[in-house]
Amino acid sequence: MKILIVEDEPLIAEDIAEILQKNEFIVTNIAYSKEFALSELSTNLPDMALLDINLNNKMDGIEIAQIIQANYQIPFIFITSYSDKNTLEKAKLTEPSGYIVKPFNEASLCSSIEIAYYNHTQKSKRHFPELNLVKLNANLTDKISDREFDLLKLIYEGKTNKQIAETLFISGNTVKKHINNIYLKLNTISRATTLVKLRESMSV
Amino acid sequence: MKILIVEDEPLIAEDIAEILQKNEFIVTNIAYSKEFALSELSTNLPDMALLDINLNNKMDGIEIAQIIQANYQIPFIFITSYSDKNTLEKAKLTEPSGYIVKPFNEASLCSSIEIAYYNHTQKSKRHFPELNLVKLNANLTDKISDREFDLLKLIYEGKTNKQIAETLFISGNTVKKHINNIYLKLNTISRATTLVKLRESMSV
DNA sequence: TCCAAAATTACCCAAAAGGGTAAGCATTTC
DNA sequence: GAAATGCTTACCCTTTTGGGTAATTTTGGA
Repeated sequence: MKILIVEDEPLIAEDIAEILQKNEFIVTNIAYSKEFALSELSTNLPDMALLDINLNNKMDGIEIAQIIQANYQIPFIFITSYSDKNTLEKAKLTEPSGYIVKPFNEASLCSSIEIAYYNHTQKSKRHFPELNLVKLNANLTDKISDREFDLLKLIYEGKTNKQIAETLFISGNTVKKHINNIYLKLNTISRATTLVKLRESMSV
Repeated sequence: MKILIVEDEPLIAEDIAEILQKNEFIVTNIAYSKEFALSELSTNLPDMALLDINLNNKMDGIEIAQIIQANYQIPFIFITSYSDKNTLEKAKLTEPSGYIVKPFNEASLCSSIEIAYYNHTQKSKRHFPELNLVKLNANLTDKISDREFDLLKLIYEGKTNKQIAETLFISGNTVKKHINNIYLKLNTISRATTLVKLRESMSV
């Protein structure tokens, strides 16, 4: 796993790098500033980033986190001591994959990285707009026939009636009929309310 | 915050309890066995549980985690040393709110608990159909104005144009205009595709 | 104060979605 | 074999939604 370290204190950075390399992680680079971190991200994207929250006494780490969150799909961990509440609050909002609290030891560092990476891959799985029967409430799926579920999956992906008809090789009228039945069974009145219901059923 | 400690080594348990009490946490009890932990959970539910993965050389901690996950809505943290991969793998499956890696210090223990508790409350919020700006990709929200976001939230809840108009005290024409602009900015073509995009943006 | 952006409204038109009824087949079940 | 269920299609009509243009008002800064 390729890791980028963003840390302004050379001693700590070197320390982390050494530990990581000993444990079969690859350290792509050590960035001592926000600017260098960003250029490194854009030219040589790692699998994960370790970010010191307080870079050169500014909250640059959080800014980097926001940029990663918006533009790259890699997990990041904050390196932090027991910071003040405000900073911690802002850090939390970036939804980091984990935290490493200073002082840390070899075991906790490696564990944290592995766990964070695992969590991130789990989260990424949610990306795919694949409706999973298992995830739905039983009383929702019980009512719905197999065919209707085919339709429901396509609705879930945002398809129009026309697209659904083409996908399933059935007439537009049939699509409408099925969708009508789905609404009756789920007690919804539209695609939108159906999508809301699915979202809620799945996030239990 | 009321915390239950499940740890079979009295020294460690006492150590943790002491630290917690010094930091304004309330330790409801210390459970040295699975059985006692379960009875404590059912009679005196805490706000959070700290679970040693290896209880009396068995993986009882994981079992407790599974039971908490299935029956109680409280967050739990694993207390662990660098365990073997199999155990760690199983522990991850219970989706704990965090890990505390031994040896830990006061700061890391308290940080971990606070962060884990925060994460858990965030997760719970996903139940409710509330759209959170912070959770959206920056490049999505940057484009959207405050007012448009008001509309987006209502779309997110499955409201019709009419309902939105009544909620925001604006004309149906205005609603349509705003929604049109939202589609342009998000590069979507309908409520359904917008809901899909929101879903995907939020699960990053 | 003045400009620019955002918010509001209206209007027109077209496409999409939704509700209800009816009916022909294929299957499974009793 | 009859009944029930599910899948398919068609047709009707209504409502909702979406796209585009234009114009006015509000609002927030510069």
